[in-house]
Amino acid sequence: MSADHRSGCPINLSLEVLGDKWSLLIIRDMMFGNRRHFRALLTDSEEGIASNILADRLTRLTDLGMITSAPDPSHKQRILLSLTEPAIQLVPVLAHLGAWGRRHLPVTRELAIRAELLERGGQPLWDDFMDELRELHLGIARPAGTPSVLDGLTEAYLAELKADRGAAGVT
Amino acid sequence: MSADHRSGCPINLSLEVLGDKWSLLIIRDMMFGNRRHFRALLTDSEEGIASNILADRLTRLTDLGMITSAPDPSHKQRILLSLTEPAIQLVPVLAHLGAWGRRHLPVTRELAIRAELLERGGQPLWDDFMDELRELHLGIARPAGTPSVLDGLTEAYLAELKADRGAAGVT
DNA sequence: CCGAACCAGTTGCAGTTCGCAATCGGTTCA
DNA sequence: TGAACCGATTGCGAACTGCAACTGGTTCGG
Repeated sequence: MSADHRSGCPINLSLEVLGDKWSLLIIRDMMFGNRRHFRALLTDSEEGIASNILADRLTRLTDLGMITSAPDPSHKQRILLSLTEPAIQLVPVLAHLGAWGRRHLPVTRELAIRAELLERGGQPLWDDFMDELRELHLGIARPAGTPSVLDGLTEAYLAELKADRGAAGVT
Repeated sequence: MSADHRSGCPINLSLEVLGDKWSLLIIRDMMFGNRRHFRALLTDSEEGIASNILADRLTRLTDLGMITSAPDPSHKQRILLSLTEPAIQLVPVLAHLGAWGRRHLPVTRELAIRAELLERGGQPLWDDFMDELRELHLGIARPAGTPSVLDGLTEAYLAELKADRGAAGVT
């Protein structure tokens, strides 16, 4: 045993870990944006997280066992962040949450395409994606021949971005 | 258009609605505990929400279109709270979130049984449950003959409670 | 018909967290 | 060698949180 929880309800405990405005966004960016260190999360953040809050959440998520950090061999001062297995298993939660938001909230088209593909792919796609994340973050090789889900999502996003800029007229 | 959002990402927008420690717990209690007015949510809350925070979240969730309130015909001063269709469609999200918490966090056995049943039942059970919620909260009759998912979950919870007390010895 | 319990909140207050901007000391790159 | 980059830290005002007491009205039991 460890901490003082408000209750032993699974949903409550999940919210104690993830129930704030930033933690899931950080995990989302590590998952779908493949951002693996502090600066990448800070400056490429769509929502503009502050550096102190990012630092706080990273240590918090590390303490909770959702991410791990290790020195990056290529850059001496860079720290490589990785998702742990529990965090990788959030893929279905994020997929459903994205699907729900896409259906009921004023999403931007180019930012919604990934949620749409993820919803359409369903559990089989999520499984492939989790295998890919295990390879990227845990070093566990995935079955040969499976195409990259991350590449597919990213390509669709970029295509949507281009189409959108084309339709609207670039500045 | 309406408000100033941090970004148009579906996950971000969902978190702007649900990304705090209490909103989803209130929806959970309305869904699975069938609590339909202020006092019920306040005093039967497993986690002990404060009255001012409950009041704040209820108006907030109402403004966001997640719940509606109406005078209760039986009790003149009582206000009946109902989930809206978007809130009802959170069932899969809550099911996955509960399943994840059950797998990775120190849940209590009697509070985990509902998450377990919900996970085992999968999408078909969630569909039945959403139909039942539409009947309870929106007044839309569900297909005849379908058994109550809510009753099933509640019975399993109570049975687990009893078994637990039996095993541990009642005080 | 009267008092107790119940109803949905509100108020005041202290402590914590949030978001922002500036900054830090060290590292890498040109 | 100097500029850019690295993961943070600090200071500050504003916003949010949690707690306890309280309000004005309603219902229920005897």
